[in-house]
Amino acid sequence: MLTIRLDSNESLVDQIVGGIRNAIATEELAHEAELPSVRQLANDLGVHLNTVARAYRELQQQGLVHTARGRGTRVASTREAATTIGEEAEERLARQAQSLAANAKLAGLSKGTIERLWRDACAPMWTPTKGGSPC
Amino acid sequence: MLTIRLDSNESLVDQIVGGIRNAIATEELAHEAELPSVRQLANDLGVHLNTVARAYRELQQQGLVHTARGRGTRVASTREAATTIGEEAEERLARQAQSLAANAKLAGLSKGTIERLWRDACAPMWTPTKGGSPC
DNA sequence: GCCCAATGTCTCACTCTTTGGTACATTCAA
DNA sequence: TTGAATGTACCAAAGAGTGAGACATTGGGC
Repeated sequence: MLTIRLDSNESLVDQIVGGIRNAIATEELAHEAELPSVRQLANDLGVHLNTVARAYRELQQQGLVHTARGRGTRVASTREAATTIGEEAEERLARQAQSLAANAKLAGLSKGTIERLWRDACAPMWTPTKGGSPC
Repeated sequence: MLTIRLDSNESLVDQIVGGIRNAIATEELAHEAELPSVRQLANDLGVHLNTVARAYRELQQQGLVHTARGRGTRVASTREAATTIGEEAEERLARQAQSLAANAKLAGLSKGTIERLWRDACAPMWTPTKGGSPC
C-alpha cells in the first residue's frame, strides 16, 4: 500500500505523510480506520519506529488522524480534517500545479499522456457519488 | 519574476531551480536567453551567490541551461533539454499529480476551484500555436 | 598585448535537519 | 495486578543546506 524510496530527495517522514494523506483523500483509508502501529509500519517499510511516529504526529497536527499512547492511531472524521484549511493554501497548490505542468512539459510527455496522468490522479478523489468530478 | 520563501520546507536551491524550470517551460525565458549572473540573482533574492550557483549547476545537469566560467549562463535549446527524459520520470510525475489532487481535496477546495487551478497552471505551457492543449 | 572587471567554481566551516538507538509512559486485556 | 501492546522523549551520529572567502576563466577597454 505504501512504498518508500531511500534515494528520494523527499525525507522519509514526508514520504510517509504524503502516502497516508493520499490514502485518506481517496478514502482507501476510511474514517476511524485504524492505522498500523508505529512499530508495525516501521518494520514493513524498513525504517525506524521514530520515523513513523513523527509522520503520525504531523498527520495529527494536520487534523487527519488522532493518536493516543497505548491505544493506537485512527483516521479522523472528515469534519476535523476540514477545519485545517490554510489561507495561503491555494497559493501553495497553484505553485505545485505549475511545477507539475512544467515537469511534464520538460519531460517531453505528449499531451495525451499528461491529460491521462492528471485524470488518473484526480478521479479517485472525487468518486462519482457526488456527481461531476473536476477531472 | 522569481520569489523565494525562507520558511518553505523546500530548500532555497530547489525553489530557484523550480522557478527557473517554470519560466523555461512557459517560454517566459526563451532559448538562448541570458540568465542573470549568480551574484546579480543572489543579490535580488537575498541569498548567497553559492546558492544560485548550485541551482544553475543543477539546471545544467538537467540540460536546461549551459553555463561557462567568465561568460555567464544561457537557456539551452529545446533539443538539448529534450534529451534528458528519465525513464521512471512518468512514475514520479504520477506521484506528484496524486499529491496535488490529494492536497486539493483535503484542503476542501471546491471542484470548480481545482479545475481552474489546474487549467491555469497547465495552459501557459502549451500555447495555442500547437492546436489543442491537454488542459 | 595587458590589465581589469565580470563571470562561474572550488574548498572550508557552521548550522540545522533527519534518522536511528534506547529508555520511558500509557492503555487495555487477561 | 501483570504483561504485552501502544505512542513518546531524549540523546547521539550522520547528512544536507547555506554562507564566507579565495580562485580560475573570459572578454573588453586601454
